[in-house]
Amino acid sequence: MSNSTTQVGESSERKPYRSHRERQRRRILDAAGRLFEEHGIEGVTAAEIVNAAGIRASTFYEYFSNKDDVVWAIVADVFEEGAERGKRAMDAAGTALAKISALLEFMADDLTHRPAKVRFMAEFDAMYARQWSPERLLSLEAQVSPGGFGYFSSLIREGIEDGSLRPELDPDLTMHAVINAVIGAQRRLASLGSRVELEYGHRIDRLFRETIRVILFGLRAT
Amino acid sequence: MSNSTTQVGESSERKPYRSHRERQRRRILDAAGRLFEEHGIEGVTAAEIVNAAGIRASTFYEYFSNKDDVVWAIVADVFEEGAERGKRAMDAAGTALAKISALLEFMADDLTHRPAKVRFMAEFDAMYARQWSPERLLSLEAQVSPGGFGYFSSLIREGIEDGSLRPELDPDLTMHAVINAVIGAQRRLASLGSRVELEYGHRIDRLFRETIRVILFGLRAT
DNA sequence: ACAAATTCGAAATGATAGTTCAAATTACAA
DNA sequence: TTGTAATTTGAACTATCATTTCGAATTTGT
Repeated sequence: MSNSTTQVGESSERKPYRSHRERQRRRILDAAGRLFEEHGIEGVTAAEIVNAAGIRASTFYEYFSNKDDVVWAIVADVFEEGAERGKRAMDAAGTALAKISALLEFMADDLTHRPAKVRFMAEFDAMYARQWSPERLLSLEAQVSPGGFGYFSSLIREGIEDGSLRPELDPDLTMHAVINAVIGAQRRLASLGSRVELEYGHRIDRLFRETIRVILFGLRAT
Repeated sequence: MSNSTTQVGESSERKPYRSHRERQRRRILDAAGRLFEEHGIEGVTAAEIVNAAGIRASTFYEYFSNKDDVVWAIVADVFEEGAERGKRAMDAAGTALAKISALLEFMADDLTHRPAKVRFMAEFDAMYARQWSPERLLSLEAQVSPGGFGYFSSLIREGIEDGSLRPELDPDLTMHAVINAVIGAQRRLASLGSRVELEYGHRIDRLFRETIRVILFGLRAT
């Protein structure tokens, strides 16, 4: 509630300037998204967003109540799009192990091809974590995956049954532990970027893929 | 260079108010550290640090050139202390696998007993990542572990030789991938805290220990 | 108790975020 | 094409915060 995300459904509502407003809104989000990716969330002022969007401050505040509001809206978009693409990647795979593998591979691709987006999410996690109300988190999550994370646990269960995964795994616990670790690794690599390459001596995607390899080894039945 | 960290060595320098200055410095760092842990780095103003330290703003700027300077100094302390304790934990263990296991266990303990510190480091990583010059990173790292991270790779090599680790592992790559993943997982759990517990349905230390378990499975020889 | 170092007080500067509202402009339906 | 409702603008305004300045007062080590 009190959210600023677009109302879907109700296509028959005919608020007069609806489509115009949505275009403007997107204009602002796109401009802000580009700036955030380049300079980091903290490195961008409201005035810069306003300029980049080609509007005046007073207009900006017609659409968003502040900078954070913009950040949240972008996060919702990124979430939604990520969930969608992730799901598609998993659908292509057959067995449970293959699905899990495909999901992790999808995350590796994201790190390779859209590091700035991943870095943005990392910054968001760290900075906004303490402002997340549980409701806000749940509403975001629900919006993204109606089944929740339960789907992932069932994957492990499935994998144990078909003999591709270690039988002693605790489906719920393991899947969540793995997802958290993989997201954590991915975002850390994205935010530290070249610093971590310097420190560790390997390209970040190489490091990430090795992480995946070790984890899959840890899940796979012997 | 241009660093604000304490000059060590040269114990014969007899700057008159040296010990007093160090006490004051520590006073400020302690006050700031407590505030950062409670409210997050962004949630603390310079004025609040000044008040908590019981001094005036003008005095504060005698010791630090700005808030970031304070943050960096605290990070250096946390690094140093963490490295020290981590080393001690590993020394107690015998085999390579046991050492690695002890290191990961040490990180789990940190997450359990000092989540606020870990959260602080997570926030730092995300916010200051793009301001890290490679020199600054290397100097911090050198200060912390003179051997660098090379020590960790040699651990894997050792484990392969004594047959406790998978022989096909690439020592350098694997160790760095694992360290990154574990730090990433630990910090993400610390920064999301109760949010992730709500989402995943498990306590964060439980999730973290499961992560470790899977990773160790992935490293261990069959 | 003296000189040097440190702290204080208090005011000033300069960014930045956010707000407000009357006037001008624009979009759309009839 | 036009009337009107919605939107945008301009410009001024408030508030918060970081940081600086410097002479006076205080504290420290010897």
